[in-house]
Amino acid sequence: MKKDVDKVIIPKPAIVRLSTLYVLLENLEQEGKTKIFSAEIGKLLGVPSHTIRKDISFLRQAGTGNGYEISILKNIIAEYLGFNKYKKACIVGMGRLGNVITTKNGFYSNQYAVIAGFDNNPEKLKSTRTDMDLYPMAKLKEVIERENIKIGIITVPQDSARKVAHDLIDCGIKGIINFSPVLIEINRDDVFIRNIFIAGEFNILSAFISQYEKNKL
Amino acid sequence: MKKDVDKVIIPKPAIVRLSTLYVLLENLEQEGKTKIFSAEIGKLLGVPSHTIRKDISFLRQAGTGNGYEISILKNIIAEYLGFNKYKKACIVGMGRLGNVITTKNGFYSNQYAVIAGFDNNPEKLKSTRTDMDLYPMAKLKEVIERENIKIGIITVPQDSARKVAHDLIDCGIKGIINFSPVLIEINRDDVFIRNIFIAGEFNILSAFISQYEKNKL
DNA sequence: GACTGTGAAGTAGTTCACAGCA
DNA sequence: TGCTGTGAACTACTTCACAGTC
Repeated sequence: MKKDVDKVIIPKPAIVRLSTLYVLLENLEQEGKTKIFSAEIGKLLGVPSHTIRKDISFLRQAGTGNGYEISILKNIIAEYLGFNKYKKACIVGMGRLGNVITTKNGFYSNQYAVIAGFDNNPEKLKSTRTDMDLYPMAKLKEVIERENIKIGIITVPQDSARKVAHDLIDCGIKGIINFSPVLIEINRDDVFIRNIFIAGEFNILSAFISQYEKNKL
Repeated sequence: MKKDVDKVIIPKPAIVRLSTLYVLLENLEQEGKTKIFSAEIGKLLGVPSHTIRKDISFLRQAGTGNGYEISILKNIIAEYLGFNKYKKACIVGMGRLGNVITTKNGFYSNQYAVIAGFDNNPEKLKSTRTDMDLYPMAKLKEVIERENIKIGIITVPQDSARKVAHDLIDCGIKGIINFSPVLIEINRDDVFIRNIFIAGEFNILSAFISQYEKNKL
């Protein structure tokens, strides 16, 4: 039933939903659930069921016509979206936020591992209690290349964020999660960045609420 | 030059971009910059210049034909998107993440204030060092209504996140920033939620990288 | 009978291209 | 001349509706 799929381009929003769905399925599986319907997924993701079915249909090999087997669906998504290729990540900036992100249970799903932390401050390298290896910034290139790390997390202060991002890219990093309150400009299409821009979130909510009030009238 | 604008519906992605642009303009203004061009904004936001011009044109009152005066543009965006209406926020869950978010400088722009923190654990209410007022969960409704808070942040563990979200909505909260690794289902169109779903971000990057590699071939 | 899968239709968002303004 | 502003053209995404499957 597997069809020729390699030329199908999945819309970016669909990729985002499927990536999230994957984590959802992981959680449900851990709770002991084995089967799920598109309507149920839709409710959990806050999206209509036909959107879910369409998203899954881009993968061209999921269905049995009667709900989805969670473990199978999970594997299809992981395989198709390439979740098993880039498991290792590193983090730059071992301040309080860096600490929380790398230790707080459940923040990154169990298929990813943040295996290396970097900081300029030798004090922080000593005082941080963690399972991962800690290095000074000077080791960035060496470690990233040796471990073949493709994903980097930025938790440094505002003024150095841009430089760190470009350093990471120079070292071969292809995906960045940026927590610093700075927008990072990237001029190449082979590097992807996700800005977790908390100040902006307040504004976005404020705007949505306000638009809603306005259009209601 | 102000035109009738109240019926124009701004696309959601444009609202998101403009909200982010606002924070960017705040930063640039602090650095002493007073004027900017659409091409420059585009570079900083990672978006083509015509998208920026189009976004700004939805506001129907920005331009002089020769770049933008930062302070004026800022005010127009803030006024049009209603940034000055909902300044107060509260946070539920005073664990480590809650602490980092409410104290780390620069995380929320200076027009918003997280004025109240809630937690179930009386220990945490005592031990947390912060400027905001701390309360037990039982005070949720009282405080939110008294202070007329419309935005809530969720930093509680996974298992209580959904309940907290619905409690917040029952108390009149209209916008939620959810940091817990749980997707929250909301069945009403007057409440907006932004999920900061870190585990999902890894998958999203992984998928983008992998799609890129695949399509390159 | 109840669900999925998916082309086709419809809608939303983006890009173009050029008129208008400083 | 070099920028913005914006309808119009285009593209991407979502929704529909129903045939196919278990």
